[in-house]
This record gives sequence, C-alpha cells and structure tokens, in this order.
Amino acid sequence: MTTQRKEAKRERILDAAVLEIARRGYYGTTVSTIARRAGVADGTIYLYFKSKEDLLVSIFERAMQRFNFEAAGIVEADGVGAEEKLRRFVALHLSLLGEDRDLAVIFQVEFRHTLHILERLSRSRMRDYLALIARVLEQGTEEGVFKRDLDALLAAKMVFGILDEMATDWVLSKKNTRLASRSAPVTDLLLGGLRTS
Amino acid sequence: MTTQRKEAKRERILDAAVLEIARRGYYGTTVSTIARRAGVADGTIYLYFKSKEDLLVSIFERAMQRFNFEAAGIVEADGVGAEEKLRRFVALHLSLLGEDRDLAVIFQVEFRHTLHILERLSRSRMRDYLALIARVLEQGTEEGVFKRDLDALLAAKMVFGILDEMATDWVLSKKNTRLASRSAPVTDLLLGGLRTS
DNA sequence: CCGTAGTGAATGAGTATTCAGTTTTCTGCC
DNA sequence: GGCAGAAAACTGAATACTCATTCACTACGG
Repeated sequence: MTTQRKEAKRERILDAAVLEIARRGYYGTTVSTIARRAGVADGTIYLYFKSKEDLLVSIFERAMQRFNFEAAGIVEADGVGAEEKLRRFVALHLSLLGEDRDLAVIFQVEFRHTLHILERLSRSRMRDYLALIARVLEQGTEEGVFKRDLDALLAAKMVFGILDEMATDWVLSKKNTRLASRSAPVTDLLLGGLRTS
Repeated sequence: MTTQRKEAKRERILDAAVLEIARRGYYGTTVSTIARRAGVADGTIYLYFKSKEDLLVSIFERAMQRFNFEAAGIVEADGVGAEEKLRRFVALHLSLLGEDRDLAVIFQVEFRHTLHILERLSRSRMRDYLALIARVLEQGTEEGVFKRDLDALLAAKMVFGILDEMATDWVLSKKNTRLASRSAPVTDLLLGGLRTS
C-alpha cells in the first residue's frame, strides 16, 4: 500500500473521530463508532493509532499544525505593523474555529478532559502558538506603538484567553452568529482597553 | 440525625470529592475512592447525591455560591468607582482560585468534561457571574470612564476569558507563583489596552 | 422499639484492546 | 501479462477488565 493511500486512510479515521467526538464527547464515543463511520474495522484503528487517547492527541496535532502554519504567515509578514498583525491574528483564530464547529467543540471542550491530556497538549504546539502572539507584541513595543513595560508572554496569554473564551461562548451558544464577527470588538478592547482615551 | 449533622456529612463528601477529582480527574476517580476518603460507605454517597455527575455539579454549585456572594459584595459597594471595582473583581477571582489549587483544577479542567456538563453549568450560576462583571462595565460607561460604545456583556466575557486563562495557565504551571500576583498586569491591560497612550 | 441512616457485596452494563485468521497488495520471475 | 508466494493490511469476535448503582440487611438515635 502506498504511503499516500495509508495517509488518506489515516485522515479518514481522524475526520470520523472529529465528527463523532464533537457530537458525543470523548467518553461518549466508542472506538467502534469511530471505526464504523470511517468505514474500517475496530482493529484497524490500532494500526494507525496507539490508543484512543493517541487518536485525540493526533486530532490536536493535525489542527495545530495548520493553525501554527497560518499564524506564522501572519507574524512573519514583512512590512506589516504590529497593530495590523494583531488584527489579522485575532481574525485568523476566530475564523479557523468558526468555520468548523466540530473542531471548535473539540478544541474548547474535549481537549480539556483531564489535567494529564491538557498538560501534554499545552507543552507542545500550544507553546509555539503563544510564542507567535508574543512576537507580535514584542514587535509592537519595538515600534513604540505598544506599551514599553509589557510582559509579552503574559500579555500573549491574555490575548489567547480572550480568543478562547469567545470560541467557547460561541460553541455553547445556540444562536447562529458567526464567530469571526467578534474580531473587531476583540481587537478594539485589546488595543485600546476599556478606558475612554 | 439533625439537619446540621447531615449537612456536615454532605460537606465532607464534597470535600473528599474535590480532593480526589482534582488529583485523578473525574473519570479517573471512582465513587468508592471518594467514599473511602469521606469515611462513608459507597452506598451512602447515593443518599446525598443522585449520581456521580450530580456530585460534580454540586461541587460547582457550592463554589459558585461563594464566588457570586463575594463578587456581588464588590459590585454593589456604594461610592466606589467602576475602575476600582474592576480592580477588586480581578483580584477576587484570582485570589479565590489561587488559594485552593484543588478547586482551581476542577474549575479549569474537570468542569469542562463534556459539552453536556458545560452547557448545564454555564446556563446557571455562570450567567450571574458574567452579569456582575457586565454591571461594573456599565457603571463605568455611565461614569464616563469606560468607552461609550462598549457591548457590556461581550466585554464581560473577554474579562472572564483573561481571568480564566490566567487560572488555567497557573494550574498547568509547575512553578510556585501566586496566581493573585497577576492581578495588576491583568487590570492594566484591561483598562489601558496594549497601545501606548 | 421503630424509623431513619448507613453499609458494602453483588449486579450488570459497557468497551478498549487484542489476535488468530482472512484478504489484499506487492515482488520477482517466466 | 500473469502467476506463485510472501508480506502487509485488515477484520471483528472474544477477552478481560472497570465501576456506577442497587438493595437486602444492620446499626443507631430519639
């Protein structure tokens, strides 16, 4: 079997897992259910993934790879100011999650299942993502547009916190709003704060 | 048995549950383990709680009652400006979680187990908590110190998002920092934003 | 001495993972 | 092309658990 065909099957299993886990939750989804949706036998799952948990982590890895790739494109753009980069970053985060509700559910809910999984995830790709935000903030202070005394990493976590809460709130809301529509108010608050200027 | 003694036993079970679930996770903790730590038989748990899930929800209810009580005290204080109220609110949130790591773990991780539980929780006490933040922001716009065009509820969610991320980050970090030490930078960013003024 | 509270072994449902057997794909040869 | 044999991929029923919940019985307090 060619590498390409194997890769495609792996993707099919991951897609099936995203769909089922988003709807029934990680513990509510059996490996059999995922296998059935992917059109393979239960045992086949274990040819591609070490365990059910490994499957969940692989969903995360695949998604974060895309997130980080796109985010890096924004951060590394030449001749773009920090403010504009931040604007784009916020829009990107909200768009990527807002365009795939199943994935959003998994990111906002299912990945937080146990301290153990959360620790594993946050130690990996998550760090890179936060570092990218921090880079934008550092650029901003260098340009003199962002405050001089900013702790870039801490501030990056706050930026992430806002985006994360927007996503969770959207996932939980029944209303049919677009997540990306919150880009502007989020950026405004981040840049200008609550105070009147 | 007096109501008081019954209440005390219920509290003991809740305390035991907080401790065990924080350490092993909800799914990693058996009802037997909780019973053993509380010094009661397995069956006794079911005299006080409908199910294991009800136990988790009861932990949330008990904690949120305290949170909301203390938060309401801040929001309803007479003769205090919105900026100062926000400062106090941030400090309160970070202190309450920072002083009880087990409870913090449960809040930041275990409560988010399934969409189902999260929905249940966010529809109840969580709403009130957000509403309290929103009230402070509204007061600020009325006073003219906060921006006029603020969507108070949306901004409240952003405030909450930052606090929530600070707490999660603290829970996941091995370092021995105090969560409350982040009060000042959080408040600064919220009030003044990233931009130089 | 009775009703309330508590007990903990038994139940029964659920399911991740394995593995002996089957099918498909690949390889080298005519 | 086509074919045998080997290797790789796949299958799904059986295994080997784990645990929430129940309930017949016991102990206790008023």
